[in-house]
Amino acid sequence: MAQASLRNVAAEAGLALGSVRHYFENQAELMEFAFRVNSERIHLRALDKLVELEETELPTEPADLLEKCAGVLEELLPLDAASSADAVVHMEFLLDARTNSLLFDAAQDGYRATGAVVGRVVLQLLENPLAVPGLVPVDEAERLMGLLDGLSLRMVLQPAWAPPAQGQSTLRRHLLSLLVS
Amino acid sequence: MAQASLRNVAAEAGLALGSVRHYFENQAELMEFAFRVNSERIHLRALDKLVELEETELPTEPADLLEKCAGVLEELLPLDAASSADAVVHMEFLLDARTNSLLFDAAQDGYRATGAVVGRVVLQLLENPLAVPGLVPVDEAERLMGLLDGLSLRMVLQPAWAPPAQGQSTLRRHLLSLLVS
DNA sequence: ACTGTTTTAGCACAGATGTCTCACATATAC
DNA sequence: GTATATGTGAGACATCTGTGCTAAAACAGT
Repeated sequence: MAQASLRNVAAEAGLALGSVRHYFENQAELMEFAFRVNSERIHLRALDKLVELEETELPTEPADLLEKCAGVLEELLPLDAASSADAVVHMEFLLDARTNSLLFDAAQDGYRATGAVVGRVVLQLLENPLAVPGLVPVDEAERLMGLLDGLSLRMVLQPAWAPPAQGQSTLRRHLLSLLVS
Repeated sequence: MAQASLRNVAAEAGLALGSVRHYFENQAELMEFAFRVNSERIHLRALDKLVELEETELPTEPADLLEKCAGVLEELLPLDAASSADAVVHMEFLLDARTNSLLFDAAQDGYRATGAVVGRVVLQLLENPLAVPGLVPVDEAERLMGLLDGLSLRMVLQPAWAPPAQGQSTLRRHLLSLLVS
């Protein structure tokens, strides 16, 4: 991200510096735009799978229900090269958003988006008769979001220690712990 | 971190540019040093509490055991202003370490350090007769590390949505799920 | 008191970056 | 066909960055 100067962006796009500046008044505007595009791409992947899940009848078999939910949440993990690249960029933007008010608003939208996805999956899961009784949806959503964020972070920062398969199985094991065996 | 230029560092320290350069050959060296100091400070907080836990007899009461373990792991969360600042810096360094070989080695040491702390707490917990039978220590350590990383990230990036108290209670709720009620 | 080392300070250079301004080309509309 | 947006390109400027080099100052041991 430190290399994402106006000149480098222009060169990478095969444009002149002035051309890029024609579309984006500031570098800040360019950055905010890139942030939003990146965030959207990440969340749309999960959202697409989520509507699939909510449209169809939920399976009664625990293993199938779990697989269905894991399939949605998995989309939030950096499993392949493309989503991994998106995840790295997303992290850098989120850190910048802490001190950049333009990015800050974009980050808030992103938080709401993932919160909605995870929250809806948790509801689907906990409203099911197979769920462990007594679990509080809000609390479990918070725990699950924490786990997902952490797994993403680990998979991005230390892919050697946290390969995709391990992330997937950890996610599934966690979801399994929310269901009665 | 983008503001951590040699000149800014020197000014903040009340020194001249040449003085800083006398102690650090490169800026890379300065950065690596700062990274290691910061990492160490984070891990030492948890390690100190861990040796306390391992020295004393473990409580037989579930609530006390949980509190003891949570007390250690809590140290890895950004609960106060000081640890929060450390956590932000740590995150920025970790992202840089992805593409900076000097920082990369330092990051590996850090991963090992937290892995050891979390792993030892998980062992203390799962070897206890109060633990849910059938849990695999390595898997639970991985899940717990993911959760801790994610909670830290959320608490740092969106303190308004993830206040310290919520992080603490989420952590305790997770540990509670590893014990038989 | 002298000497050699450590520490501090300052200057200068090349490179990169954001931003500004102006000139040129190319569509678009009347 | 001409006038008007719209897009493209290039040069210049001030600023900040890391780094190399030099000299003054502070200090230590003898």
